Amino acid sequence: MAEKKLPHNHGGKGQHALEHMPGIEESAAVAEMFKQVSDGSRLRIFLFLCHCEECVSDIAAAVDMSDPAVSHHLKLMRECGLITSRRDGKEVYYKLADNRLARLLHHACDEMLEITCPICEEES
Amino acid sequence: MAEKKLPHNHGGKGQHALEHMPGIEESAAVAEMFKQVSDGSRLRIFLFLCHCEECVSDIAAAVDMSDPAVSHHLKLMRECGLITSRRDGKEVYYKLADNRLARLLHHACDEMLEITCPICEEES
DNA sequence: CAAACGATTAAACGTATGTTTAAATGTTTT
DNA sequence: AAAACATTTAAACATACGTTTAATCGTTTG
Repeated sequence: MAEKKLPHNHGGKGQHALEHMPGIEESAAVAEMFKQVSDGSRLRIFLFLCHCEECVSDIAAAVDMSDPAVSHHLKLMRECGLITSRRDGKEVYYKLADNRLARLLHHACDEMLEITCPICEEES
Repeated sequence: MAEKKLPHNHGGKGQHALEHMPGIEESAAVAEMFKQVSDGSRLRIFLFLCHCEECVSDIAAAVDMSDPAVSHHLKLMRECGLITSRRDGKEVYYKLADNRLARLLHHACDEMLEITCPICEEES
């Protein structure tokens, strides 16, 4: 494997870091997951579903959005394995998927909510 | 505070979950942070800077992008406190910021990279 | 089997985003 | 001070994204 070399050579860890970089597809896959919670509306839907299983109407009411908009976001999150759906009569119920990915993202969101909270604005 | 009520009442945890939902601005702030790593290119820059302090030319070479494109992404990440910059002569060096936010995101990326790795595709 | 209800789809729209190219800024060297 | 180098900015462009509206699809109820 022909490894790339950095144009400038300061004595730092750059070259070493370069050799341990994840591939482009790998990075894109991770970025795709973060993209799911990179929109305020979708994040709120996700957080809501972290703590209950609910039908589309109730989700829409909870986050104060139109049913089609919510349905659209639910589809995206379901397609990438973050949530699951189940039909019961007329209603379709959504909830967090039972896998590492969903749990990790849930945990990351919770921690991020603590940090970005305006009250605890002192860094570090 | 006039709390909202869900239109449908199944016996679940929906109402309780609703009452513990983060506010819209709070969610937007968190989403904004995730947005930083929701693009493949920017994620690779971020991951590179997690392990070294480097100048723009080297970062651009490492992630195989043009200098202006990299500069643009660096600006976004610096503006939200994820990375810091320091000028030394002609070069400007960037590295991960020393705060909880950056550390949390770094950690989340590392875990996500493990999970989304094609080799460990068995869920849960 | 028709009406009512819940959810999804499709098309359209405005806005935001990432990248490119070219020009400009700042810093050092000769 | 001019030339060379490193980075940033600006304008332009194509693409992607989130939302709305209206129409459609499934399921249940009268």
